[in-house]
Amino acid sequence: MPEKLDDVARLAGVSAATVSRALRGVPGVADRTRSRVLAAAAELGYAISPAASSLATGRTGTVGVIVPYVDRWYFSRIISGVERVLRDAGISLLLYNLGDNPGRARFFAGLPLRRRVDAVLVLSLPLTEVERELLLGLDAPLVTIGTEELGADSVGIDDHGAAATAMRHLVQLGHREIAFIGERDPIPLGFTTPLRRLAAYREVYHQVCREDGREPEAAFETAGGFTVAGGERAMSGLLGLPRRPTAVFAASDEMAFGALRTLRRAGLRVPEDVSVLGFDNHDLADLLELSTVAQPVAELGERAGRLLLARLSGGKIATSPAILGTRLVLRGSTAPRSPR
Amino acid sequence: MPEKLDDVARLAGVSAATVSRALRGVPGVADRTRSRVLAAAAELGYAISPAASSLATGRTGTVGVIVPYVDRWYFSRIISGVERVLRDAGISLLLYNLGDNPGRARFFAGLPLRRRVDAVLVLSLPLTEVERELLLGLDAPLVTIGTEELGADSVGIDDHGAAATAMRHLVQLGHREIAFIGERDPIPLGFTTPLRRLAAYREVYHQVCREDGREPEAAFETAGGFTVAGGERAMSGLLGLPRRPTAVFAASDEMAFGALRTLRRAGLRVPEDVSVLGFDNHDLADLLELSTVAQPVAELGERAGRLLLARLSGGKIATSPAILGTRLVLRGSTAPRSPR
DNA sequence: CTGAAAGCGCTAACAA
DNA sequence: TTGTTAGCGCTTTCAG
Repeated sequence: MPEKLDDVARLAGVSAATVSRALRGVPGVADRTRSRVLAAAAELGYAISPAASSLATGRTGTVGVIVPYVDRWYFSRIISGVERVLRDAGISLLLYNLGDNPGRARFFAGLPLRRRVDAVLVLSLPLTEVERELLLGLDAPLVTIGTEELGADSVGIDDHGAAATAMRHLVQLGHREIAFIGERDPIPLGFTTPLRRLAAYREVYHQVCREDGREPEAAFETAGGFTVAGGERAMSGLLGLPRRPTAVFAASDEMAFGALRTLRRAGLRVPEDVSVLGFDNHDLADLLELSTVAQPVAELGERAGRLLLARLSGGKIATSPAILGTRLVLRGSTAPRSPR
Repeated sequence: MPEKLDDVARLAGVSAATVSRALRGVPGVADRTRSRVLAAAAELGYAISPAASSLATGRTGTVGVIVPYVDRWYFSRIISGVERVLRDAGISLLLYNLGDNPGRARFFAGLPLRRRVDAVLVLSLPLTEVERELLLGLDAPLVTIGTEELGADSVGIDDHGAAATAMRHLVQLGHREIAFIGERDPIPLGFTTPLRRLAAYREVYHQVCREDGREPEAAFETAGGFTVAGGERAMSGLLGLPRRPTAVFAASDEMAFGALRTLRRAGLRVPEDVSVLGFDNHDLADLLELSTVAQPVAELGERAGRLLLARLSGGKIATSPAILGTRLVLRGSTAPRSPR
């Protein structure tokens, strides 16, 4: 394993420089020489030292991926997607999980990926101005998923539009009292996705209220922390309200799952008593008969991966955000509002 | 950003060697000197070049994690666990997803982590002898989760014991016709975990059959591919059998979820008509009222992470596998066998 | 098309 | 305690 370039050079009867050129496939090496070198390298089981190469070239063959969570469905799917395309291109993936706010602060203070990566991908994490500058200061291409940042390519979905479509579906079913389970300020890691979905909820719900000539119920906007447990709690709160919603729109399937559970425990039927609509099309949404907004999660990752590769090879690419499509998936958890 | 050690040295009025020592916190630097260096480094926003450092020391500050999947609950949880402890120790995590068998072959052929990592963690992936030698040839400490390999530290659970306990629970409930949903040869990526659970199933089930003086039903051993869809299919097959099981033990919760779904669609009640028992204690098992065997997934990852750190700092540690505890979690999907 | 030589930025002896 | 001097293994001019 401690083979070096010179060993290969000696065996092939050429200079180290030629071996380097041959191994990297750069033009300007005679075919015969190249194959001789390749044979020698294979014979020795030679593999290049990334550190030395990186020191000499400044490139690392590695991309840094910054995530707020790795063990949530949405994030693990995306990571899987980018990993696949990077791997196919021979790029390694360095994973950085922020963890929590102190962890995030530590990350940006230490910036452990500095000089370790050729490009950076940030998942669903709106950056502060300082953070963005720090990342751009790495002078490596920056790509984001789910957010848009100055100086970065981005891929995402139309959160607002998708959420509005979902809400309109509920309205068409006759629902007027619609609650929202999502997230409000202060937002854990600064996510804006929930806010965009909340905004769409509000627009549609408030419009309905205007039509009905009544005040929107502020307590219908609840926080579920994007977890099953949070969704459960939020739904419990809603059930305690004097005026109960007949439909609930959750900003993630996990929270919708929690809502389903609370409803079942409370002896309420879905969708007869309450309609529930989620967001994501989680693997288990189908199993739980949850109507939801499907977003192409793995594809977001792949798309971002390809963007990274394009930037790495210096490709001049469209800088406008790539917006992937979503679609409403109707299952058994939504139905026309039943007369009270 | 293009600061180098010498810049710091100049500013602090010392030599590069001293800066190097001070920055790494090695002993043998006067306190005053050290703080002067630190101040200079901070002023310049200096950060070490990992490539250069790595070239000089042979260490990379990075651990490679090899996984068969990243977007499955079990794996993403484990990754999250190791990542947390490595991060706290300032170690970066290079993620390698094998993908499929060709991907696996490519990985071991190219061995992209060669010279990129100081240690390697392998998740639930029994290695061929060749693969093991390749990995050990990296001469970096090797740790595995869920398998045991010569020359590697390992952490895992007692699959066989846990599965046997689960099976005995079903027997105690009066079940005699118990089916298994898991995996049989040929195994996708060579997993042995399913086999250990299968073996436990067989022991208990065959014992029951002996007691009853009848032949075990071979068709009760089904393959579910560790996915929800696979579990659904397996359960469908079981329902088509002339002699139907009254209880089903699935080697993973995901497969159990699929089984639940098939049963519900077939109009059968759980647990009245069929008991279902899973394995993992997936986040959603609670929601679906699934009885299951809980294993400390995140802790497996953390434990492995700590093992890696210990090996990296040259600690001589117990080489025997660390076995973490499991426990049966009884929910609503298992009940005494009802008279037919 | 190929080789020689000079780094890339840091660390590790060895001296002082 | 600090500085000097060689590398670590590869890439990249620049000659040839």
